[in-house]
Amino acid sequence: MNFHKPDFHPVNVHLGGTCCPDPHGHDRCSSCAVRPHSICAALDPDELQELDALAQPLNFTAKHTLFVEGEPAASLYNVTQGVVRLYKMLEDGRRQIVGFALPGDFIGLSLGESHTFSADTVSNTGVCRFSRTALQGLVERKPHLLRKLLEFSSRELESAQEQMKLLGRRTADERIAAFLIAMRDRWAMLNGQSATVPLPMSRLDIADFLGLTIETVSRGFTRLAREKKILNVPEGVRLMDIRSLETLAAA
Amino acid sequence: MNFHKPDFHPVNVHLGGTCCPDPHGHDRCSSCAVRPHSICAALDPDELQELDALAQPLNFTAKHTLFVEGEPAASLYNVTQGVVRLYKMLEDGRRQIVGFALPGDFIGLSLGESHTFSADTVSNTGVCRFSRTALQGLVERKPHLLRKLLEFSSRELESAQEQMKLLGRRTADERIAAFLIAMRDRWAMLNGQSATVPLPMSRLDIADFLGLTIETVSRGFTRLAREKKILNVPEGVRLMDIRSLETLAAA
DNA sequence: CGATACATTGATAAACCTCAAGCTTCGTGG
DNA sequence: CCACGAAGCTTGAGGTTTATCAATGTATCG
Repeated sequence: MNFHKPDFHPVNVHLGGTCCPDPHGHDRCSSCAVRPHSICAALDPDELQELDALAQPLNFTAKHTLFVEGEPAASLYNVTQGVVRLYKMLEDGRRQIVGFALPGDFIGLSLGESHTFSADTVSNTGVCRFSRTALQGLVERKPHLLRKLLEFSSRELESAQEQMKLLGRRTADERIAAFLIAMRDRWAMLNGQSATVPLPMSRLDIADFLGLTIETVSRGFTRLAREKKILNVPEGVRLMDIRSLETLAAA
Repeated sequence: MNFHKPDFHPVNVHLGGTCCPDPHGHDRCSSCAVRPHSICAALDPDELQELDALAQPLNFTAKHTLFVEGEPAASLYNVTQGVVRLYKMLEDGRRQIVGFALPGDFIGLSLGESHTFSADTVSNTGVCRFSRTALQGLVERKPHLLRKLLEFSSRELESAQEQMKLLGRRTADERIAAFLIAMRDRWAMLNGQSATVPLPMSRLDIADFLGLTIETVSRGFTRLAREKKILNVPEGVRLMDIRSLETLAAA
């Protein structure tokens, strides 16, 4: 029924990873590389320094669990580097990845009491950790931050609904094409336009994001490569026939 | 490829429906039946009167299009009665329903420039219409409303992610059971606990919500009825074996 | 009472999943 | 430096679920 060994889907264990506090001073936020893409872009300089005091920069190796669905949401995270997968499990081990958090993405902006999904790192990852209550305090004092949070939350909602369309109504090939195009666009926002799309996540991750099996994803990549629409490169994929990929992915 | 005649999925036409302004005075909001369940529960009496001035109560018959994906979002809606389906279309006519809005639900809380999905009434429906700009003005003056909007948006996001899990990883029978349980819970919030679940939407609507075909949904209902887990009643379904339905639907 | 929309049922086909084997890649240690 | 093993990826054969096509049934409304 489509799950590949429960122990591939860590739920309560911290698989790996270490966390080492960043050595820098009180001005880290203002020099943060992902600030323009993150929620922090909404802050003016003095607010940024307030946030700086709350931010705890951390680094994790791959496969480190940040938090698990159902846990009290003590901390929220802003990804500064690497990729984090966000997922929900069914009781029998089936997994649905609900999103990949890239640099600049904020995890847990609902400010809810407990986490509604699990999160762990896909690759080596840098994050800024915030205490939920401290952040709530800041938001209390600066209600205009809520405008920005709502904006981000709405964008997330819109992309979740896009994904519902993909999962409910698209074929396997369409899903893969749509995934590649979407990843290209997201990396383009961060690194600038490029036909080479980094794919740090495994085929299994992609499968669990697209509602497919690893074999179907693999066959899809193979077919796209055979048709010269993509080219497999070390850490990702190069989009060769963007036109036809976009047609496949088309809304 | 799973679509049932494009003309069953109106995109740009207003299929039916009329809108007749409500005759009442300036105090409609405070006596609104769905206020406790809606965004308006966050308002104190004077704010409520301010909102009252902005609210335009309307009634529509079934199959009336409120707005279409991509249109500028001139108006937002609070459902007071009936059911509205929210959906996205693929170019070739495939449709994915991303949600059903029930009384108390607010449609379009993202405050974005244009609609990211289409909306039309499933049954006779009452709504409160708000001008987006007017509402933005109110929110500007009362930033604490943003807290409530964010709360609602986060809840929507969580349920969208739940639906992603359903669409990506559940079998047809599990989807149907989960749908019935979820609808029971939503009606329970409004009308109180009951094993009889109103289903004003068609089988096709349910299919397009669950990522299935109408035939698969129909067979699912028939099987559940044969196994005495549900009983088909005029405008909906009666849940007979809630235990086993919940097991089927289980996370 | 007929027409129309909606729902059910059946037969068949296709897409995708499952199971199983082989292949790559990469890191480790002899 | 090469051999080995582990993890991840690909490929193949066959099975299951769900979609598709088609026909029939049922309710509603003029």
